[in-house]
Amino acid sequence: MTPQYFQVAVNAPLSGALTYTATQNVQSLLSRGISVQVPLGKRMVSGVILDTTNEAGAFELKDIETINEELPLLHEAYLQWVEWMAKYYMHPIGQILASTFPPLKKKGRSQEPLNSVIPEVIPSKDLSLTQEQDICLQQLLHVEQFQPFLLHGVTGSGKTEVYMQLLKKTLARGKSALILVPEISLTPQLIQRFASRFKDQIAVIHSHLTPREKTQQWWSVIDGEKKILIGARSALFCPIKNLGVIIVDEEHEPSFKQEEKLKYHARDASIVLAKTHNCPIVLGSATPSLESWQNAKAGKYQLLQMKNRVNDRKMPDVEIIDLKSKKDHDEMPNSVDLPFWLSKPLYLALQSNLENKWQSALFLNRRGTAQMALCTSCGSTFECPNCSISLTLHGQSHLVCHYCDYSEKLPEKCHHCESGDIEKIGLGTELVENDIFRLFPHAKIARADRDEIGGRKDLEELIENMESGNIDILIGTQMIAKGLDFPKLTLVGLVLADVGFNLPDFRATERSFQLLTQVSGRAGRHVDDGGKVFIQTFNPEHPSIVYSKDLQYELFADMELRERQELLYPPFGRLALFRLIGNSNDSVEELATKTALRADHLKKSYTQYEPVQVLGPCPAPIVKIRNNYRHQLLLKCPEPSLLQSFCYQLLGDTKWLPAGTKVQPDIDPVSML
DNA sequence: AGCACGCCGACT
DNA sequence: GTCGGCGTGCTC
Repeated sequence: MTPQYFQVAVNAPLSGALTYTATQNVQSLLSRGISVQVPLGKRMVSGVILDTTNEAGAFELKDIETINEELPLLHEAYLQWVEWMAKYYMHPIGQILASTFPPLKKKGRSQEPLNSVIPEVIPSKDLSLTQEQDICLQQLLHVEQFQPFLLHGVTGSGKTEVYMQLLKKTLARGKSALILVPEISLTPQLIQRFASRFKDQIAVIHSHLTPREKTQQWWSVIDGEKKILIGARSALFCPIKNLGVIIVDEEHEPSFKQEEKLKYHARDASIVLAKTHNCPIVLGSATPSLESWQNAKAGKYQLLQMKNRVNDRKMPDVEIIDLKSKKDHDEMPNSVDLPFWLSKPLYLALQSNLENKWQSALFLNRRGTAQMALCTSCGSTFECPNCSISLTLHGQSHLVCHYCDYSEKLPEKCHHCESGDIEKIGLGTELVENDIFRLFPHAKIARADRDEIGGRKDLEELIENMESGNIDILIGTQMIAKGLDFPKLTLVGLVLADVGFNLPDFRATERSFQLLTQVSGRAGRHVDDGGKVFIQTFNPEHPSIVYSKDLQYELFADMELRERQELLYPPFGRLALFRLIGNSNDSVEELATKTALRADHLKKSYTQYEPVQVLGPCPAPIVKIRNNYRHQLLLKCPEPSLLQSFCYQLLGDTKWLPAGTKVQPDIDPVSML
């Protein structure tokens, strides 16, 4: 007997699927994975059939209207992944499925090549591998089933070449491949590199494509015309068939976490996609996330390491400059007046690099414009007594914890040394540029930050100017700290490493270490001596500085892991953040009270929830955004499945929500703001 | 998300 | 008296 009822995931914010019937003539054509149009209320919406059953609900059922003939049948591995995504991230499944399809109708015959997406290139051949590269590649080549690998390779160790030779083998096996990179590194440089090896086999998907381009690229993958898809995190939603390998480059990048709507982590989602496709997955980084490092240590991921740069090039020489003692020995000749942020050694290095016609770059963390407070004589910053994370300066003198709502007044004198003056530091790239212009009036200077680089075009122009030697000194934010590779860049200065230290985030130290390492990695990639890096700081003893000097990732990671374990932060504890949103201060406070009560009730009623820690609720760091009032509740628990069931019970059927409020779950939050 | 229903202010 | 503001609630 043919099934009579169909579970359809419709494009609406509904947690589950809805039941529909179908007329006799279409019934036989329907199965799991088919796209359909169905009536919902007074309109037609698209949906995907998830299941066929013989059981009717208590509803008066409607007929499925039509089959979306144009759209492909979604395959089982992809559907299982979408089902996991919806459940794990607590997001309506119909909306996830709706986002997999391209924005426009498929074009007919006239498929003129889109030069803007895939550039014209000169073909290139495999490079010969170093022994380290070859060992890693061989390990990767003999696995065809699901197996995560963590490829830990220092900057300049040639991870991309390993990826490319792995891809070649994957294509030879008749399989497809997915490569995810952070949006920021998806430059024409990178696409060219892959395209020169695999020319017409590459498709690219990222959020800056036009609807027309995205539709064209999507279909080129679905039709099997292209076997390699390179993209930002959104490329995961292209239901690519026959996956033979997934590569996630720069896996530690926080930008893999989507912060709106479906709040997924592309790296974690990729692992599950590899699992449903039963294929290997490679996570690559010079500074792996502690989550991945711990998984490798625990044997869940296989660890592959490359500790040397290619062509016997040295790692850069890193020099730490203590800005606290800078005044003591900075006697400058010729009445050169150095700005407060520039030390003598860095100034002299910039000068000589300029004379020798090499390029230099100065980095400043974007958040450098934000105010921070530190003691100028001992360098200490301010920590929350409850949470062991830094306090944030609000206004002129109010120190606040973004996790537990603890607050204190900014003291006049430093607690530690009782002598130092507390200084509030605000420093931006613009100020740096002005000072450099004054000190080196004949140098060609360029600035790269959010104000100067608006889109893809600006970045491409900047890259060209660096490559052609039109820039002597580049001043920028993290924007240029990642992935870029300039042959003549031999000197890198990190103006103020401290900026990242006191962010209100348990990952602040990890982020700083990663930034320092990535920034250092820009220097001297094409010269034998490895180039020179200066890190200026008020905290030369800070672990992220100490370990980054000798690029000792493992020592840093193990030290930081011990800290995390003590406080049960990830990867040892899992986090879930509930954002509580209301249209007035009263309504959100009522919501916060009710949520707290429900959490309390759950813990009291079910003893198995004893390991779930409930932190807050408290007002969010930014209490009001676009007239929405925000509070938040943080849950912490060592056992992921326990945390998940707690989350579902806490949210319940949402009928308990006060008028004008809503709750947005953020599983494995990366930013608490 | 849409789309309707519903209950209060300024208009022909 | 109604036109329409958008707050609230439901969609198989």
